[in-house]
Amino acid sequence: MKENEPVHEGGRERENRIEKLSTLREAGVNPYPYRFQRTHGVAELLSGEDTFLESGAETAIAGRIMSIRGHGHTSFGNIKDDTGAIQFYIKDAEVSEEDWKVFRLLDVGDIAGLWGVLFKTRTGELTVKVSRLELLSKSLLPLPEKYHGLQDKELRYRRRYVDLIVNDEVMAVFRKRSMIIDSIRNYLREHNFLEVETPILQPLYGGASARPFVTHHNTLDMKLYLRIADELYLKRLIVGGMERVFEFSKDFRNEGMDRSHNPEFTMLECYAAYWDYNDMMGFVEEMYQRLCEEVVGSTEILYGEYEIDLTPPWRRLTFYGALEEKTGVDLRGATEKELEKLAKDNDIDLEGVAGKAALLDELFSRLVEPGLIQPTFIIDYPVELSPLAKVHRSEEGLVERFEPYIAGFEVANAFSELNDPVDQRARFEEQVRMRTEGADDMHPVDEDYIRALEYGMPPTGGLGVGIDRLVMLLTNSSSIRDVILFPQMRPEAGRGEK
RNA sequence: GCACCGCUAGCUCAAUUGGCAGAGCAACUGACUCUUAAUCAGUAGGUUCGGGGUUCGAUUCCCUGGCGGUGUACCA
Repeated sequence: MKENEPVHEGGRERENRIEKLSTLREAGVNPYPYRFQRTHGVAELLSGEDTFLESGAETAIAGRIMSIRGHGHTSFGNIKDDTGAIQFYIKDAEVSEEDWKVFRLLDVGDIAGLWGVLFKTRTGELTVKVSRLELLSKSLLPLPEKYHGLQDKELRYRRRYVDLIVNDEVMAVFRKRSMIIDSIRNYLREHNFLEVETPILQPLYGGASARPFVTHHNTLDMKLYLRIADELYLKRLIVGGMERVFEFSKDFRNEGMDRSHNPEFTMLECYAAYWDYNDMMGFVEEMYQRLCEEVVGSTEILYGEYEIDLTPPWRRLTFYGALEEKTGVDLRGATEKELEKLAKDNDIDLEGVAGKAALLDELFSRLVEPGLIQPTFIIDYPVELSPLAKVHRSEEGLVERFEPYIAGFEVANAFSELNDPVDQRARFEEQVRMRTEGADDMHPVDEDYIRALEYGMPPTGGLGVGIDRLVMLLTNSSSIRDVILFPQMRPEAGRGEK
């Protein structure tokens, strides 16, 4: 295919419809008019059935024609809007000659406006008896088959617009996604959190351990990174005196893609001055409880084969405690050698895993994570794994950090934020040292962030929640692509550049 | 990145051992005044993902490339 050649598909059917366009235009009908005055949404008609039947009032609805069943002088069909679908009935003798002509040129997939009164058919179905109609937008490409719909996953992701038209459950997932974000936003606002926006294009990336996307600013002639997290900016705001802040942040990580990773994804981060991680744990439990009640209607949810009960309080287990539960060994004093042996005994492949911290992390994700089905807070992580968390107030070598796990995956990450600028510098430098030893995704030192800390940051509790995974959990979706409207795809053949 | 599976009409899917590429829906023509996966009669629709090979003959077997799915690796 040549570049910039328009994509023509739909074959004969598309040509038929283009033919209909000119027939309509010749008859003085604009197939793409400018507006339509609706009186009701379909859902209003369905729920107000009795009133409409009694009053005989005329209504005007608009939407997409989903089916047409012709019977010579009459026709039945279905029309669907944002709120629902309803049957319509049209009879040649009851509309103008012009309208009947337009109707005969109507195809499934067209957008139309209908005027009419409601009645019930012999089989008891609420139906709009059309008195007038207007074509509002002619569609040229045919919709997928009415019974099986659109099944092909590739087409569903690439043409999400078609997926949304024909697969109602997809629409439902994304409505729920919106409700989830609303619910969280309301919860945070009620607790006096301020919603802010921080840079997506950053001269220095940080706040997480991941490889960034790199871009270039022409005028400034400098490298910029797409953010991998907004953490360091939000904490600068805490320094500035905004005591409670949050941001729904689109983050970007230049790494592999799979069922739970998309290169761009949504993370909620929030920070509260004068809180520690214990305060944040209670806050998270309450947030999830409320979210479930508002969105699912219950704190008991179904995810795949699991029945999950999110009623607080959730189980709390320390990082080392959880490992000890699985291995029978307290690993706090374990040497690298002992950890390696333990991994080998459990058939864990250690390729690419170097250092004590990485070993512990590997053991944890192999042995413990898969078993964390019911909501569980894992708390008190080794300091090496957490360069932005504050050291534990009583336990040597640990930080005050927690991660809630549900259905075997991590759904959030939180800590008592490190606000000691000297310690923070040391941790950054340690990360840089580890980077030179081979880990290529550790933090560069952010001097300005340390400077901010030197002005003084109050004790602060911070939280990050992966919104996409949360939506997966609450919509029982097995792939992140099913909760992102336009998931990342390779370009179709002949499009895009290398 | 690696492994396995898939790609056939607009959509959903068939095609026996390698032997004329098919069905349903959608479309088109006609019939039909309460149907609803409407029905009935007829018509048309194909680069079998691309390229190469084996063969008298390839949707089918082999090689290669593309895209997707699943798993795995990477990803606090």
